[in-house]
Amino acid sequence: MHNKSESGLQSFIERCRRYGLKLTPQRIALYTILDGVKTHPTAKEVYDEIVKEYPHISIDTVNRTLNTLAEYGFIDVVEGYGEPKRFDPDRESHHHAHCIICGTIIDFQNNRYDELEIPKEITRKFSVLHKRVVLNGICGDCDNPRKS
Amino acid sequence: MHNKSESGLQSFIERCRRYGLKLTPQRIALYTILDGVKTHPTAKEVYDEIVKEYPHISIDTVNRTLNTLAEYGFIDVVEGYGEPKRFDPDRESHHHAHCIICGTIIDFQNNRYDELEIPKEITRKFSVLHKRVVLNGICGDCDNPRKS
DNA sequence: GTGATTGCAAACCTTTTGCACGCCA
DNA sequence: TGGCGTGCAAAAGGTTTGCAATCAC
Repeated sequence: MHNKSESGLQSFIERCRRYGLKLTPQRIALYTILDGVKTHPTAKEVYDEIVKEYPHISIDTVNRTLNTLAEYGFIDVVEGYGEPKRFDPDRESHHHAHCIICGTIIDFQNNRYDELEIPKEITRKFSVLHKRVVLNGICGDCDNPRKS
Repeated sequence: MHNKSESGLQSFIERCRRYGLKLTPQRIALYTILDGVKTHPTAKEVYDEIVKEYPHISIDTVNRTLNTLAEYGFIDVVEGYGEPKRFDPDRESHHHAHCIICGTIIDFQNNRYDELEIPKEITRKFSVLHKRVVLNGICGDCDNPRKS
């Protein structure tokens, strides 16, 4: 599908130009880290990755940039249950299964879910921008009695 | 459906006994406030309500009790996007529409959503306890240009 | 009686904000 | 050059934790 390549970076650069966002090294670095990521990292996790290559960056910039990227639709903020905010660089339609024990989020695709109709009672009073099925339960690892 | 009555309180008391949870006045007060609530209050909002009738209670107790009630399945923690934790006393199956501007959550019922099948690829590695369709978009109030 | 629960205070953690400097366009 | 973006520090906000006193069972 999407490969971690210049094509991605190119379109990122173009979109930044279009939106009037300046192309700072920090933003490029952040984009590079996030491109292709299929997990749902917190700001801290992104920061820990990015300092390896860019030791001067601050956690504040990571926070601010993640918020900016989310605001402009480059990434999503994922639904959570009180733990630190998680971001999702994968903007293709997918659904989530949350483990209530360890907090892991499993992504999955499902055409039937994608095609769900929105009830008229909702469309009458609400403009839907995004739709997702969210499952909660216990993942294989946590279900396994071997692992405490 | 459910009415704010002794029957609710009775079953609350019975369940507490069954679980070995002590019936403190704070817990009763919290239960009474939450019974029948159809919104998704934060701990602070619950606290603000409860101090009116129970001026001595502390926000810590409200937080702890809400967590306990959630842990034992009396209430749910609802999905959010970084703002303070929200609780949902309504445990009947329903779905959520989140306004990305004001944060309001609109509840709605939908049989088709309730009956969604879980893909086998998920059930193989994940025990589903709860299922919800989450919509994100803009609510009527925020869509209205009159209101800023 | 005794163990769970409460209230208070402090700690903790994450996220936001103010501000001066520096860099991109 | 002008203004946005960054880094630092501080503030803010929410939630958790430790502990002694209290209360439910």
